[in-house]
Amino acid sequence: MSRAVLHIAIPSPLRRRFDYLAPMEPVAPGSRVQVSFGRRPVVGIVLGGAAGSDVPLEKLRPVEAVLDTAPLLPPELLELLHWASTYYHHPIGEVCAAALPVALRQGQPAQPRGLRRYRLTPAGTEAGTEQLKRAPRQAALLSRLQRLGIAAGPDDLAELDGWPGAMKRLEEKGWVLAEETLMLPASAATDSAPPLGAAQQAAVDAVSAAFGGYAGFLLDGVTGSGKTEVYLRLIEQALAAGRQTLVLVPEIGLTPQLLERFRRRFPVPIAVLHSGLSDGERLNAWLAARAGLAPIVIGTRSAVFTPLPNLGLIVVDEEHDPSFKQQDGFRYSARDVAVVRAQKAGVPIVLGSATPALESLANAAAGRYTRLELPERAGSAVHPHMRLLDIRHQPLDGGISEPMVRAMRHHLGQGGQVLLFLNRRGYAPVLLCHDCGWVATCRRCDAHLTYHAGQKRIRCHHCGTERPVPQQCGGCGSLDLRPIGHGTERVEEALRARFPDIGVERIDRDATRRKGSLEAKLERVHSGAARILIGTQMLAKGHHFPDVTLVGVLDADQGLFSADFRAGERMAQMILQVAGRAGRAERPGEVVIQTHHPEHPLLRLLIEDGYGAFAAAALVERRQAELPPYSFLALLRAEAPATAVPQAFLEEARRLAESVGHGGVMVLGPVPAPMERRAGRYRAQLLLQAAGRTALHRLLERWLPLLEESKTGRKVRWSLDVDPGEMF
DNA sequence: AGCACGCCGACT
DNA sequence: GTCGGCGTGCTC
Repeated sequence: MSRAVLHIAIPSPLRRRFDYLAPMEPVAPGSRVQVSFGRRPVVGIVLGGAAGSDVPLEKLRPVEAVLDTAPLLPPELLELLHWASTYYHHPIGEVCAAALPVALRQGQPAQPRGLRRYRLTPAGTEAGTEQLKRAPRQAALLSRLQRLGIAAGPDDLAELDGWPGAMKRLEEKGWVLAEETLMLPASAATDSAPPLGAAQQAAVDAVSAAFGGYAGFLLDGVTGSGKTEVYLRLIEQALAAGRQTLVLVPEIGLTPQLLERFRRRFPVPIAVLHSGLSDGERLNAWLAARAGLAPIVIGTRSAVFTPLPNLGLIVVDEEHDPSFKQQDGFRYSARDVAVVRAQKAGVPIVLGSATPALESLANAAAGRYTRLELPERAGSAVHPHMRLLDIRHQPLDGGISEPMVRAMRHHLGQGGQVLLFLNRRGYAPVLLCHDCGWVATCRRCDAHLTYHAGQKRIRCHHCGTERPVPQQCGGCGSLDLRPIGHGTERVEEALRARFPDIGVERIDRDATRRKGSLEAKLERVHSGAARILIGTQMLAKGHHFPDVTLVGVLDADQGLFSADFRAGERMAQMILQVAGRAGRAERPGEVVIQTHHPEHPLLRLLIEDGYGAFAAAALVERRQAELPPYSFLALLRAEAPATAVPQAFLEEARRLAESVGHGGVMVLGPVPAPMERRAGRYRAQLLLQAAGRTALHRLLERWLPLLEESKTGRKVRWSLDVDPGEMF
């Protein structure tokens, strides 16, 4: 059969594929082609071929160049992308683009770029840092190279200030050899596998027995229960079978510590894919994965679309983490796509978490996943003791109550460290005029400006606008402007005043903006130079503080009464995640949670009976409210510079939904988004709620083409979010 | 989304 | 007289 026409995915928001005249030579699906689209050149992906087209032949334009001799995307990945495009009702062209590294999206050749790597010479391996007393950068670099034990690339050294200069010096000393290489480095593995506990062994056995076919597992274990060791054992087995493992981690979860643990364990190339890479680094890692040269591929959200010819196992760590859901453009859930990928590839998938998503717990309860529990902390331990602290009527100094201060003094007195958690950056969330009540607000958002004392600026945390702190009230000219409420900066100030003899470190996005400052802060905590930590959710991920014996949650109330039905679940996960940062086996920690609602039933359940009891009760509430996982949602969002336009579009969308017939699907709204104005745009949304997935998707299928034709639709920016994560 | 076409206001 | 404002339409 002749293939006169090629179906091509074009990177554009149009929910269609486009047909082009095929060149003489055969082109396999998954190859990139250069074509003209409208008046501009674009790179498209060949989806397939046909003898003819629905479009009149005279309208077809030719493929101008074939960019790949072998298909870039293998058939099984194309099928996954097609599934994702259908499920999320997102244009196939944008879905395909999301699967490619930028370099390939731009049409560059699918060939690795030489990367400079640095290897220690025998002299360099022997050299000691004492010879470099007056060259701290060289010393730091040398010890880093010695610790890594592999040819190091720029991504391994990024956090060392001024490393290129220091490297030049080390090369001149004959301690380092630079080399161009196309291969990912393999480390010399030095760690051996520690013995497994009974529960770990059972988990490993259960998954191993499923190798070679699809099976879903929910690995549920508290922090420190040894989930990572279970992953490592399973990866070891996949390696032995010559199969690749895909490991997905949350955005902040991909820490150098985690990577080093993998590298110390496995003497194989590891392809790392995360947002911090340069285009060239990403290209190389992606190509190595695709060529089967990287037996382990570890990455964040978009790594779920990496081609893996020998895939044998998928691991999703911290599967409940919201960062697996993309929040703009192609709004997919990498965890959910990973499950579908495992099904299609016929391999087991392990979803790990100390605080599983309610969806995953429901899936396990329904028998879709096998639940594996790691009940205790590895090496015998007691859970940290948690209690609620009623702060009604309590004076607060810098957001900290007297009983909290007493608890801190007690733990500090025993030689412990203290970690305080407050999910609010800045000095104070509101700047208020004491004389007339005026508050500093953002001109582009319905939001207060947060006062940042350090930089002497006020900032909008929603659009990034900032300006100097006003000296006078914008309403009455009074000079009596007062910060209201508490952010981490203000808590830090209060702590320094209260505990003048004890080192305090603040860890949040503001305090760690400079490269290397996070590492420096962590070092001061680990060395004991600082014994009180105050921080935002940055603290909750990845890092462990063995000497912390008291964790204080300063404000548990934010999550209790949010417009978002997932806020409570998030708060519970956050509290446990922070709690898990503390203590070690022989020194269990204490967790003290300040709240104005000590009687709140879900909060009490969490504290007294643990996450399992909390989740069970939260699931009952979800069922009663007919919310996920007991219903299926899709959210149509619209925004425009004027408030009436999105509303009008969504009203029309609602009428269209009614006209196509929405049997079994409730259409709720339109309503303004919880923060209607953001970055100068007015936002509104229409919610679809269905008891079954099929009814929802049947409606979406017939509804979206109508929305695309809508005239008002072109005056707004609209997008559809299937299985929305956050409701705003 | 881009990108062009097209038809009305204040500028050298 | 023109530069440019963004409404409207189209992309195989």
